[in-house]
Amino acid sequence: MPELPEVEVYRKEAEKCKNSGIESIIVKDVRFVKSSENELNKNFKGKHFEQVLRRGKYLFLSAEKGASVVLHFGMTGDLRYLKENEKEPKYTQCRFIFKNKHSLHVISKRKLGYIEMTDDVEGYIREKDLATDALEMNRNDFISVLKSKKSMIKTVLTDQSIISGIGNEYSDEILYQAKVHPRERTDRISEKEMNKIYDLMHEVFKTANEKNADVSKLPDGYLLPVRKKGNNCPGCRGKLEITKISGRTTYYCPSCQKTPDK
DNA sequence: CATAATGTTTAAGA
DNA sequence: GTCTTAAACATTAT
Repeated sequence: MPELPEVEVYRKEAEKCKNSGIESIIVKDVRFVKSSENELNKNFKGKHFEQVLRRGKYLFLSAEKGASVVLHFGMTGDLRYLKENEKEPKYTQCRFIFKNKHSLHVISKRKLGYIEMTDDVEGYIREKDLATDALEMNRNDFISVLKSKKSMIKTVLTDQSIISGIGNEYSDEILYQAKVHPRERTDRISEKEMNKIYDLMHEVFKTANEKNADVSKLPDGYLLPVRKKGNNCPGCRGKLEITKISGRTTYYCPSCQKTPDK
């Protein structure tokens, strides 16, 4: 699930543990947690997280003057701040226990994400080549970066080194709303359409954030609530098409989203 | 049982 | 250097 709106929900969850003393850290699966349990305890025990930052699909929890925890969620991830009496979720991979006996559970079913540490969040972001967050990017930068590319629009939107936060599902939604075919090459998209995509990127994420990333609560006319095999376009009621773009399953409406001619 | 699934990285070829 | 495709990672759900 984790794309920008889901990670934004995790950010809010992490905010709850801010300023509470860290008592200990338990690593459940060393393949998911790249830093050792010892190392984590050495760096964070006795401290507290004073800043939580989301950048695209990444989350950074920073302790007072020192190290930060990096959370990346992969395809299946979750973050929950639970009370002492609440039972541990099934796929908790790492657990931060606080003085108030609450725990922050980093959950991952498929373990495609990871937890690690960094002393320098800005440097980490540079190393990972993480672009500006989709909600932070200004219009001019967006337009000029699209103009500098020639690949399919969906591929560009989901490239985290170009814009960060957009994943497979939300790129489908943004392009569906903008009525642009996901396979359209960026060098064939007019500036007017680029502006429309920019506006919808904000609109869609703003709406999804208001609904706390609950896809079923998105307004009528959205693609994501019906993004399933055999369903129809909420607009024209025609059948949705499914295809693969950069190896990712893509849903679109062949009649509402203009087909690029080959 | 085979297949696909929200993400990223890496390799290889055009 | 740019772009595309495929495969790999680990595990669950259908």
